[in-house]
Parts: sequence; C-alpha cells; structure tokens
Amino acid sequence: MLTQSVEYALRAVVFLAKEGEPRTTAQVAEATQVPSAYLSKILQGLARAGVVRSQRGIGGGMTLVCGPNELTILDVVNAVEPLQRIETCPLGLLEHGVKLCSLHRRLDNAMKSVEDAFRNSTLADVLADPNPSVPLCGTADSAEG
Amino acid sequence: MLTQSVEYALRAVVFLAKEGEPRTTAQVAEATQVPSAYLSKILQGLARAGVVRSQRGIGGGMTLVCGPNELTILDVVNAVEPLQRIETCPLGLLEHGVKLCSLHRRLDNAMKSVEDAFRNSTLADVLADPNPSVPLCGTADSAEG
DNA sequence: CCGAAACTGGATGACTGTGTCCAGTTTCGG
DNA sequence: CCGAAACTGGACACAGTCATCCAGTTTCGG
Repeated sequence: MLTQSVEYALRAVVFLAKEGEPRTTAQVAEATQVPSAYLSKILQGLARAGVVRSQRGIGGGMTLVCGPNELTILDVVNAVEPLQRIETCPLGLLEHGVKLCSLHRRLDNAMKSVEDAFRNSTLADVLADPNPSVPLCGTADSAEG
Repeated sequence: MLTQSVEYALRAVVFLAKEGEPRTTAQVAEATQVPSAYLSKILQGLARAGVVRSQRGIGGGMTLVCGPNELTILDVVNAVEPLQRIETCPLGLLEHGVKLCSLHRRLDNAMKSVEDAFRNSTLADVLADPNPSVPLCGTADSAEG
C-alpha cells in the first residue's frame, strides 16, 4: 500500500535518528539494506524537502535537520510521496464536492486514520518503543537468504 | 494511496449493487465515468475473483454474485489489489520475523486500521448511508470540466 | 441458421516506480 | 594545489499500472 521508496526513506531516517551524527549514503545503505544508488535519490528528495541536510566532501554525509522528537512518520511519508486524502469527488460531481458521498467518505476516513497514526508517531517514539526488536538491528547472520 | 483500478472497481460494484440487475460494461462505464475498455478488464478481474458474474450475449451483462449486505469494500479491494499487511520484517531480519520492530509494527497498525474500516463497510451500508450525496449520482450537468 | 449484442483475450503504447551507472561538483586534509 | 571522499544530476533499463483497440467467442431472438 505504501511504496517501496517510503519504506526505504523511513528506514533511513530511523537510522539517522539513532546515530545522531552525519552518516554517508553508503553507511545508511548498508545499515538499512537499501540499494545505495537508489537510496541516494531518496535522500536527495528528503534533503530537498528539508527533512535531512547533506554535506559534501570528506567527513560529510547526511544528518537529520530536526531532532527525533520533532519529526514524525507523517513528515517523512509526505516528503517522499504525499499521503493524499480525498478532498473532492473523484467523479467530478459538483454536488459531491463539498460533502463526499458515502463511498468516498469511507475511503477518506481510512486515509485519515492512517494519517493520524503517522502524525502521532515521532522518530523518538519509534526509537523509545519498549519492544524486544530494535528497529533495523539484527545479528550479523540474521539477514541471510 | 489506493490505485485507480480499486477506485474504478468500487464505483462499478456500488453501481451494480444499486441496480440489482445485469448491466452491460458500457452502462457501468457511463454511470461511473470510467473508460469502458479499461473497465472491462477490471470487471473481468472481479469475475475471476468471484465478486461478479458475467453473462454474454443479448440481455447479458454483469451482476453481483452476492447480495450487497454480504459484500464488503474489503472484498472488492482484495479482489483487485490485495491490501497487504506487514507480516514479516521487510529487511529479512530473523529476530524481527515473529514480532515486528516498532517501526514496522506502527506501519502495520495503520494498514490494519484501513483493513478494519473496509471490512466493516458492506455495499449495503454504503447505499443506506444517511448522506445527502448519493454515491455516483449527479445531475446531468454536474460533471462538466 | 443468422445477426446483433455482449463479454474475452491479446497486442500495443504511454507513464511512473524502481534501480543502476557514471561523469561532474563540492569539500576537506595535507 | 592536489587528491580522495562524498553528494548531485542525467541517462538508461525494466517492470507494472493505466488505457486503447480489435479480432474472436458466446448467447439470445427471430
């Protein structure tokens, strides 16, 4: 339902939030197991959206612009592929423009529940979650096959 | 977030539910404002999935297999493009397989909320909704532009 | 049987998402 | 200044989605 690019972007920012210091595209790619050439495009997008800052040259890399508690999953999703709500009738029916019909209202409510869930999760929340599985972290041999 | 094909399929089944009798692809296409050549492919898929029954020849057309109160939005969505939950860790980390990490658990919870919302809406619900905008219905000149 | 109505299936094309590659540019350290 | 490190941008390839068109098949009515 969400695109591959969104998944990759989320992994990348979670990693950057966990590290807290500049990391190169190659480092992020290895840690998140995302193809590095493609990840660089995604990070470029996040940089243009103001989520991440890039620094060229030796010692450079990518850093989060905000702290983990000021950046939500929704921010990242919207930076990569804006989560679009149904604002007006997809059929272009004028009467449905202001108040969606029952079908589209139901679809939009589902969108809204996703949006709300994403808005209520900051990266700090994700990292602080009392969960046995730490995001992106596996033992050396756990990613085989 | 949902594909165009899902939107088209939902419009089509809502229309068929409202009519209750066989309707040709052309009739459905006009009522739902979906390109008819493409709609025929979508209806073929719905027929293969057992949501709709097709009848060739004069007097034929498409009919719902079940009654509107036995068919949910989720059924239609899954027939066209299965709504996929996150079952195992997308990174392939073995430790995360059974219990998702906090990032993927949050993403999957969002998927689940969509799935639940769709499962709880039958076509009968959609049609019976006390809403001033009746699904797919506009006055003759409301779909201009 | 004949023909019109209606669905079926394959070929085709544009566009987007995913992914790779490489040449170019910036920056830092010496 | 020089070179290595690192990001940037463009070109390309491939698959899937969206969409169209047409020839073929089934079915009904007369």
